[in-house]
Amino acid sequence: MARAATTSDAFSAVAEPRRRDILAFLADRERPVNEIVAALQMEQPSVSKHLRVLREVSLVRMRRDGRRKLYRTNAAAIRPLHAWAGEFERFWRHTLTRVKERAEAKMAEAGANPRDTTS
Amino acid sequence: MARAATTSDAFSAVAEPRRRDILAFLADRERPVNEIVAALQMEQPSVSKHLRVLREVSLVRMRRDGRRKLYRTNAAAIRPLHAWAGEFERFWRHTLTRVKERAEAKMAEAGANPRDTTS
DNA sequence: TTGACATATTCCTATATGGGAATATATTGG
DNA sequence: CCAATATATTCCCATATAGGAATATGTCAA
Repeated sequence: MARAATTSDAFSAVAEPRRRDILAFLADRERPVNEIVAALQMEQPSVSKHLRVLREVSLVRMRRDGRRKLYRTNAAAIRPLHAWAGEFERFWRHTLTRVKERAEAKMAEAGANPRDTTS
Repeated sequence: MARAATTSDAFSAVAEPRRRDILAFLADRERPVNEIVAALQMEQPSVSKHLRVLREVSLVRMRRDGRRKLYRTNAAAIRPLHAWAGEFERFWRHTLTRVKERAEAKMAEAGANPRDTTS
């Protein structure tokens, strides 16, 4: 089987950089399609296609306004993604703690290079 | 052009559900490949392939241990993802505030037309 | 209705998978 | 070196794009 459909969930939908750009652009206010096209310098059909994907996973909502369609983010849909990533927070702390300890150990050694070769 | 390579960044890498499963399994401690295979009931080659992708975007680190290879998460790499999603937090608050306000407004109106074409 | 404006959809194609099967590589013990 | 164990890689293939081009659909104004 091939890759999971981008329309399957928020994770797949935001994997596409252009869609993250669109979400960021819509973050502060709702916008008509043509503004997205102009702001992000994308082809209109391309924007419409991305918006469709975003809509299918509920990352954006749309309402008509005359001939235009105003899109806005549905931030709540990003929540699962944020929550998932957040579960790793306590491991970051562990990591940061270790990094800090290593840094201090180096400081103690004197004149250490800040490069961290941890692969 | 086709979809972005899954090896391009953390966003693409975690778009695959199986890889999220692996990350979650590795979250609390490092593990050899065969444990991942057993725990997640995946084919060994499949696990190795997913681990390769995760490694290429630095989401996991690996060290040899005799014949085995122990993998562990590099939670710091998940940070950009978490940070990105986190930028929407304040909009969630706005959204939640607006929802609350609308709800209260409706309460006040009492039995208003429930039609909300918002989609 | 007609024309203009705003979006959406369809068609086509190159590309990047992800899974299965088979095989290669690496490491340890005898 | 040989066998056994542990992982990684290669090959093949069905599939799902994402972008470009052309076209369809929808809405408003005169």
